[in-house]
This record gives sequence, structure tokens and C-alpha cells, in this order.
Amino acid sequence: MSTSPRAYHHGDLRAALLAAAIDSLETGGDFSLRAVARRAGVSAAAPYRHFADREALESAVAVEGLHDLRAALREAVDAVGTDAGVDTDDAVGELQALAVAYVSFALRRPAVFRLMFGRECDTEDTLRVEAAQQVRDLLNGTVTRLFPEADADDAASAQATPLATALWGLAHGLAFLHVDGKLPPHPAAEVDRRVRDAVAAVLTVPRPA
Amino acid sequence: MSTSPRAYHHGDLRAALLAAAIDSLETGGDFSLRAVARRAGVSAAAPYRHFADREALESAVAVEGLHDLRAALREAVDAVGTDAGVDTDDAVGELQALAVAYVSFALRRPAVFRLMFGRECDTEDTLRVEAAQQVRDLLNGTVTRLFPEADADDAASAQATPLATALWGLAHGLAFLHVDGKLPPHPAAEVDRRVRDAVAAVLTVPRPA
DNA sequence: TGTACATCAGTGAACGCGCGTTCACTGATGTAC
DNA sequence: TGTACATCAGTGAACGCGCGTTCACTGATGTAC
Repeated sequence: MSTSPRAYHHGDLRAALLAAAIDSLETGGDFSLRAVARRAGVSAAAPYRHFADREALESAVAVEGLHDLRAALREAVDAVGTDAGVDTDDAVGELQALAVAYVSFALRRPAVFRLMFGRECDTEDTLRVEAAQQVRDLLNGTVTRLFPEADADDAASAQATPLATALWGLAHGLAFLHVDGKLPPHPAAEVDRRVRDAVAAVLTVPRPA
Repeated sequence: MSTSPRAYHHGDLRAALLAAAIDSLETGGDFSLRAVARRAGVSAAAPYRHFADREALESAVAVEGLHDLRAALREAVDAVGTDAGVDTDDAVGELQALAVAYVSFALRRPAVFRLMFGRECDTEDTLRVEAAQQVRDLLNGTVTRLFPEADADDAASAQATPLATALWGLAHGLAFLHVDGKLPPHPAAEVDRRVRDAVAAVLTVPRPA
């Protein structure tokens, strides 16, 4: 809270380290315990008072990122409007908005996104597992709400139906293809359009009579 | 060619280093110039006779991987059958086969797959750019062949239509989600089914009249 | 067929680097009386 | 309100590590005559 620097007893070094880690990731793309400590203006050993090891810090950053992603997705869904009467056109629009938000988060914070998803994660870390599950639930829940006919017997509305898996895969793939430079990541408006078009194309493909 | 070890003048150290690099990636998941040299039974400086630097070796591995991926995709497409008369059901089956092959390649060779796609790549490296383009062409070409109506005015059959982008995104996303442990990567048959179902679900979603 | 020599693909030692982690320590903080 | 003391969050030096890269070198190979 205090803005004045204190030699000892930083105040909230844990939060400061997290912020430094995210900052470090977002400017430079990589981070290390030492670099983060440096950026926080603290000795290399200091982080060990707050994190067991390098991986614990990494996981804490991932949790923050997952929360932010969920917030961004929720906001996108809410922005489309949650009117009770949803026809399929609106449904397509909502899925488009979801995918656009997913990809745009990835491009806004590529290093954090990579850290969140770009490696196998520690299944022991309850907070991280939960945060990841919440993102999944939001995606699955939205799809199930929009297309309940696919799998009507699931009382819990957050089942990973094939359609939900497909939407996640599509958004996730387009996100990484852009982040990794396999599809041009600029300008943002073009990316959004590409994502929207891809979602629309796949959902409205010609089909046999 | 000769199997007897020679102190000097290895014979084809370049190829041996590539093989060692791939081997190193596939058992351990990571690799370094030094580790690769060690594995090839050669001094740490030896690779510099054949590769400008670490990145050049990495790119050469990526090129091999991209060729292998294209071969795997081509094989999958060919296996479905290339009869002239294709109706939409066959088309869905072919896209499913393509996606399954893509994901199964990623799970068979996760570290190589990551190296191929998991970072921005050197656009100066012509061989690598070409190899990547060939994979794209195969995906785009197949989609355009199966769904020509989407964009009939393209003479070149390898345009990146929205549908082709979507299919690539879907396959790519499911690949990484499995590779990174966000979806259970075992058993293989289950993964194949999940991919097939996802492709089918998205292409046959209910739609407005 | 034999010899002299240029070429070239290796060696091995060394460089500087940043990393994660540990350790004994120290100085600020807060509590008990 | 003042003092003694335990707690706790930092310090800074040190460890061993593997890395990419360079350098002068050496020994095998192949060619010219």
C-alpha cells in the first residue's frame, strides 16, 4: 500500500513479485526468479520467503492469467446480450465473440498465455487446477446453453460436449497460430475478422440433404 | 554409411547431429547444442562445422518435422480415398481424418511439434518457410477441393479460405491442448475419437431455417 | 606408385553468462510485561 | 510509556550447473605431379 520504499519488510512483496513477473513476461517474453527479483528491487533470495521455488511463482502467475482470461471471456459473452430468446444466429454471434475474446487475450498477453497453456501444469496445485477449470466451465457452459439439444440429459450445464471441445480447440488453435506468427497477428481488427469468419465458416458449412 | 566409428571425418555428421537432435527431443523433450553433440559422440564445437549456430540446427530439425507432418497428412487424406465423386459426408470424413492425423502426429512427437510451431520462426530461412507453406497448402488444398463452393473464383486451389483457417485452427488447437495436458492425451483411441467427434459436431451443428 | 601439400572436419580447453538454490546473517517489527 | 525479546522478511555471498560460442590446434583426406 505504502508507496515509499522500505529497506526491509516490503509490505506486500508477494504481490510485487507477481506484478514484476507479469511485467517481465510482457516486456521480454521470458522470466526467471532472479530477473523478477531484480525487477522488484529485491535480492535474488527474497522470493523464497513467498514462493517455494521457481515453479510456484510461475503457477501463481498462471492463476492470475487464468482469472483474467475468464473475466475477458465473461465480459465478451455478456456484451453480446443474454436475452432469454436465443436463436441460432445469435448463438453463432456469441460463439464468435467468445473466440474473438480468447484470441485477442492471447495476442494482448502472449507470454502469459504461453505460460498458462504452453506446458503441462502441476496437477497438485489446487488453485491452478481450479482456475483452469473455471475457464473450461465458462466455455462449456456457454456452448451448452446455446446448443442444449446436443446433449440434453446433462443437468450440469458445463459438460464438455464435442461441440464445446471443438470451439475450445478452434479458439485455442487460432490463438496459438497467431501468437506463434503462423498467421499474421496484425492488425488486431484483421485478426478479429479472421476469427469471426472462421467460426462462421465452420458452423455454416454446406451439408447434405 | 560406414558403421565403424572414425575418430575424424565422421562421414555425415550433419545428418547424425539432426538425428541426435530429434532423438534428444523425443527422449527428454529439450535439447541444446552441447547435449546434441554429446549424444552424437562428438565435441561441443563440432556442430559449428555444419550449423551456423544453435538456431540453425533448430530450424533444420523443424524442416524435417514439417516434412514428416506433411507426409502424415497426405497419407491420411489418401487413405480415405480420392474418388472423384465426393459428397458432403465423405468430405466430413476426410476432414476428420486430416484432423486426427494432425493431432496424432503432435502426440507422437510432442517436442518436435512444439519446436515446429511453438515459437515465431525465422522468416529468413527459406527452407523452413517453404516446408511450413507446404503443410498449409495441403490443408488449404484439401478443404478447397472438398468445399469448392465456398470461394469459387480462386483458380489456385490452395487459398486460405475461412473454412480452411478454421480447420487448421481446430486441429492445431486440439493438438496443443492434448500435448500440453489440457485434454487427456491417453489413450490414443480416445483422443482420435474426441477429435473426430469435435470435427463432426462443429460441421453438423443445428442451424436456423 | 609414391610423395608433398592444401584442405577440411574434427578436438579440447577456455570464455563469460545467467540461472536456481542454500546459507548464515541482520535489521525491522510487534508483542508481553 | 518503556524495555526485552522473539519473530520474521529481508540481505549478500557463495555453490555448482549447463549453456552458446571462440580459438588455436591437429590429424585425416584427397589431389597434383
